[in-house]
Amino acid sequence: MPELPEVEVLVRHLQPLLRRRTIRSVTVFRPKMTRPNSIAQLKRALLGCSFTDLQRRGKYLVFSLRQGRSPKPIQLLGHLGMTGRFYLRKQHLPMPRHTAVVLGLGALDLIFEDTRVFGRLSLDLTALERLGPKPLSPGFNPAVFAVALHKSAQSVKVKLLDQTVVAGIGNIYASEALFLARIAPTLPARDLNLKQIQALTSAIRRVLRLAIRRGSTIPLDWEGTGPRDGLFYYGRPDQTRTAGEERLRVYDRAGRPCPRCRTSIHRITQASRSTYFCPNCQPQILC
DNA sequence: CACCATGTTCCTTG
DNA sequence: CCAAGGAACATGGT
Repeated sequence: MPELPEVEVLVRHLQPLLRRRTIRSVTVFRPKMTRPNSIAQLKRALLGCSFTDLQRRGKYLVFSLRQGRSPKPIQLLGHLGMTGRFYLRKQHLPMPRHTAVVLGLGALDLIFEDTRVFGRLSLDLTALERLGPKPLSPGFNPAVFAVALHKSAQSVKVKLLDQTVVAGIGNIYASEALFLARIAPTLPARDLNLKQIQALTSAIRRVLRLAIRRGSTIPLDWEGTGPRDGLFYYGRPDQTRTAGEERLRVYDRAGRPCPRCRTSIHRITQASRSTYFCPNCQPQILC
């Protein structure tokens, strides 16, 4: 689920469904995921509140609520970690195996499920302060990006995962953006020239926008009863597609042909995480 | 058993 | 103080 496009699609899906609904119960199965808040703190803050809005910031979900007619807003921060999912479901059904938190909304429950327990749902919003510019806003541009990249000896791929540089890119779309920009992932961030920074800026925007658009066209199965559980990295599960229609051009495609030149895609490890690239289209040495 | 997995934070080292 | 690297978190798939 959890890079910017997946969170964006989830937020667009949930926002109109949550609006004006009131929280009537709060049940926490994984107390670690509400840290630094206790279960009691969450209940005290949320019981009786109604949702007024849901927004995305980077990979975070920002739920806005209001207690009765009180103008004082309450905000709740969600993060999906690696395997988290939010979805609405009829109440009184048996809880799924990895249910972390359930907000009872009357006829429906908002279920927060997370197998690996890396996700978060709390009243602590401070994580948002550390986020860099929004990649799809004018605040993210080659000049701003260049400043962030300029002083770092770290590889450009690792820099793309740094949420203070730009907020929302994860391991999959980092490889995808570098492929589109034809930049080698191992290039030290400070060595990118202006042209490359411009190319990467637009590649990031293009990759994220495209993923949102494609994700929005897929009939999502947020309750997780289907074959893909509402994930959309790998295309529509039900429909056959040709190689040229693959959503991801390089990620998880080691040994398969580059969609541009047919060279075999390579996989390397950077900062303990996999990177995929085409050694021909993304050469280490400038020509 | 081994290794891998869409993420963030904390701790250590230099 | 900062940058960079690695472990930790917890579980499941191959």
